[in-house]
Amino acid sequence: MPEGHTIHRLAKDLNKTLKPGPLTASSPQGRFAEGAELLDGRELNKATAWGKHLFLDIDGAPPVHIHLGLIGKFRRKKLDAPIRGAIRLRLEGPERLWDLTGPMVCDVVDGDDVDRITSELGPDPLRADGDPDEFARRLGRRRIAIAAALLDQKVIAGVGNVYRSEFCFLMGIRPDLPANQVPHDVVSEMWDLSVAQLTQGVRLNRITTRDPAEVGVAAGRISGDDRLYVYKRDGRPCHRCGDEIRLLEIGQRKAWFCPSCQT
DNA sequence: ATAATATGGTGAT
DNA sequence: TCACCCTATTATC
Repeated sequence: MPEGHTIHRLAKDLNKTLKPGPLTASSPQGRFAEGAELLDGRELNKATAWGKHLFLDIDGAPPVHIHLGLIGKFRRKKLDAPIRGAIRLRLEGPERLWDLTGPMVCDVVDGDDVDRITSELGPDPLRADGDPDEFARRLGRRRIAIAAALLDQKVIAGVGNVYRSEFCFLMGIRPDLPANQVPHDVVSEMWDLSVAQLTQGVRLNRITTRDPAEVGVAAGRISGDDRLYVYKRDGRPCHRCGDEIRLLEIGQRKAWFCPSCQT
């Protein structure tokens, strides 16, 4: 489930449920045992998200860098939840605990590492310092397909495979259009779109790109196949025009689009 | 029981 | 371009 919205929502929820008070940290699976030991009994200062990266600032301990990758999950559970599955890190707070499974990265790092990792990222539409002009500059330099550029975390941090197809649909451009040929006004709108969409993603804790008014329901009440316009909908009719959604392979990942709505 | 898949990313070839 | 890493869930035999 992890695109940028997931990580920013996680940071918020961790800050809300793991403070105040000392944490109990453990690595039931064992692969983060040494790291967990450094965190155990200490207090969370702040969890922070940068794109798809999550950093834990824990008082008196080195920074923890977490990246969920494709399959990682950080699940909130009740305090009496049994140990099930390969739990890399369990953090127990005053009222809730969190179990981390399958992360691509879960490491103890240092401040320089944090700076290096974050400085290599493009602007993050969910951060106050996310700069639309920087996005336009980085996008305009690329000749690769726009859908490939949107996945590049140096171009824009936090966008993943669902958002990239949905953004191209919403902007009415084909995913294989070279990034440097995207008109300036579209680039500018695309940034605003990413801010609005990822912000909504954080609020709903899931990706819902469709306009509820178009579906005919109240905001946040969209369900099932109605949430997205094109993602994973190849062979099915476009929600807007009824034409058949198509599938392309762009940048070693699948990208979906409507041949009529995106020209 | 085994395979395929998943909203991600790296490093070798 | 490919192999690979991490894990859970669903699909197929």
